[in-house]
This record gives sequence, structure tokens and C-alpha cells, in this order.
Amino acid sequence: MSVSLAGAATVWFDATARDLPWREPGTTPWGVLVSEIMLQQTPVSRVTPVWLAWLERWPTPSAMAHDPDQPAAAIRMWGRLGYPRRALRLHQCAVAAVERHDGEIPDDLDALLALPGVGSYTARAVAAFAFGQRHPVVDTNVRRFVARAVGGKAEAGPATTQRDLDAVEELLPTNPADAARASAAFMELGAVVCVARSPRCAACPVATTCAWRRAGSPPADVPGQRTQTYAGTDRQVRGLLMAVLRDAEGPVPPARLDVVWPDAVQRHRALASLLTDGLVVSDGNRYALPGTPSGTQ
DNA sequence: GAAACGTGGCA
DNA sequence: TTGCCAAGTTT
Repeated sequence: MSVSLAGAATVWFDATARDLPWREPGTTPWGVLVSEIMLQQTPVSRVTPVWLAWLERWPTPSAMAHDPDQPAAAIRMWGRLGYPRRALRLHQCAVAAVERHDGEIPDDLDALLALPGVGSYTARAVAAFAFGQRHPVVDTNVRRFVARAVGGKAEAGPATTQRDLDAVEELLPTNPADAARASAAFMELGAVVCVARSPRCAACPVATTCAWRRAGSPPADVPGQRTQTYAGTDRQVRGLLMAVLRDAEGPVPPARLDVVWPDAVQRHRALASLLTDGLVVSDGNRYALPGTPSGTQ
């Protein structure tokens, strides 16, 4: 039963998967890692152009680690992908690869988990997709797909727990390469067919065996928790401040930052958090991205 | 375990 | 127009 689920998903995947650049043969583990971190909470359509530019400029961890303009250049290349701490951590991954792994992205799950910004999902995704290892790869797509196809529920639970890993592990074929492909297939199904709103069950390769369909597609039993409004939050102010520094040639005086947000208290709080995160540096007078040439540290 | 952390597209 | 949603991680 479980083999047929993975089998059907894999057959469908082989026939209809999107041609994403990081799936091209010859993509390095570094390329896979970059894609996985960029894709955290971020749609494919916005990641693709940045991934291409990133890999062209920094084709290896060593190229990134030895670029003298870092990490300012990484933050600028990140552009408007959101959560710019990811750019910082990706640079830290490159440095760690050079310092601890001879310039290579490690293939060991624990070594991957030790990299900055790499958690349970990303570590297993890299181990599976870059190195062909057999690990359950559980992201929001997989949790939703398994919740429906196996659990018979409209939505997955709130968190990625050990139970999620165990449930997905049971679905994987024994052969490592097949298991990795099945994980990619589960993710792809969740991303393009078994989507959160208005799933396209008519196009689903497992619709006839789907537990949720067989149960009559019952609605979610618990109302989803409402999302936090973005407008007016510190996150928005941080984004506005970062946009100024990204677009600036070098260090800027405080006046350049003062204009982005009228509430001085909130603006200072946001700037302080950016300094704490290491996304901004200051000499006590002007502000800049970390490592900006001729900038302040 | 909850909250923080960006941004933009779409229904 | 507003709210939901997108390949999560960290504290």
C-alpha cells in the first residue's frame, strides 16, 4: 500500500515535474543547499532568478567565502526575497564549508544540521536531493499531502514532529535513490496538485486511493489560526530600512533612514534588532551593510 | 511551544 | 480590499 503511493507519485513526477533549474543534472550540493534555503517560505517564481544569479557569481562555497565584498554582496543579491537573515546564514554556510569540510557541503545529516540556517527540513532535503540518501523530507507540502492521502484530513497538524518524520519514512521505498525521488514527488504533488486551497484532485495520481477523498473530502475540523497582520509591524520597518541600505552605495547617515518610518521609537527598535542580527553595522554615526567596501565595521 | 522573522501574488 | 499562502529556522 505504502509502496504504491510512492510509486504512483513517482510515475506522475517523472512525467509532469516542473523543469526547475536546481533539478538540472549536474547541480552541485551547494546549488541544492542554496535553493532549499531560498525556498524557505518563499515561492518558486521569486527564487528562480535569484538562484541563477547567485550560482553564477558564487558557483562554489569557496567562491562565496573568499569574495571580499561579503556579506554585503550576499545581502544585496538576496534582493527582495524576504527574511534576509537567510542571506547572512548562507554566507556563513559557505565559510563553514571552507573551514570545516574542505570547501564542500557535507553529506552527513548531523553535519548539515550544524550549518547555520539549516534545520530538520533543509538538512534532509540536501541529504536526499544532493546526495541520494534515504531520509524522510517533511515540509509543509509533504505534511499536507500525507495528512490527506493517508490521514484522511483536510489539513496537517501545526508542527513538524517526530511523528511526521516517522509517518513519511514509512512511505519511502527501500532503495535510497527511489526514496529521494519519492520525496521530491510528494513535495511536487503538494506544491502543484494537493494545494492548500482548491486542490486539483482531478489531476492527482493518487486520487482513487486518497483517504481524504474516500472520506468525502471533509473540511478542516479546526479553524486555522489567523495570520499576523504585516502592516505596521517591526518586520515591515526592518524591510524598509534594509531596502535603503541595499540600494545605497556605501554607509548612509541616519537621516537617510529616518525618512522611511515616522515613529522614531519603532524605527530605532527595528534598527537595533538589525544591528543585533548582524544585518547592519554602524560606527556610531553612519549605517551600512556588513562588509560594505569602504564601509564601517 | 509561541513568537519573530519579509515579501508579493492571488482569490 | 483583505486575508491567505509560499520547499522553515531560531530563540
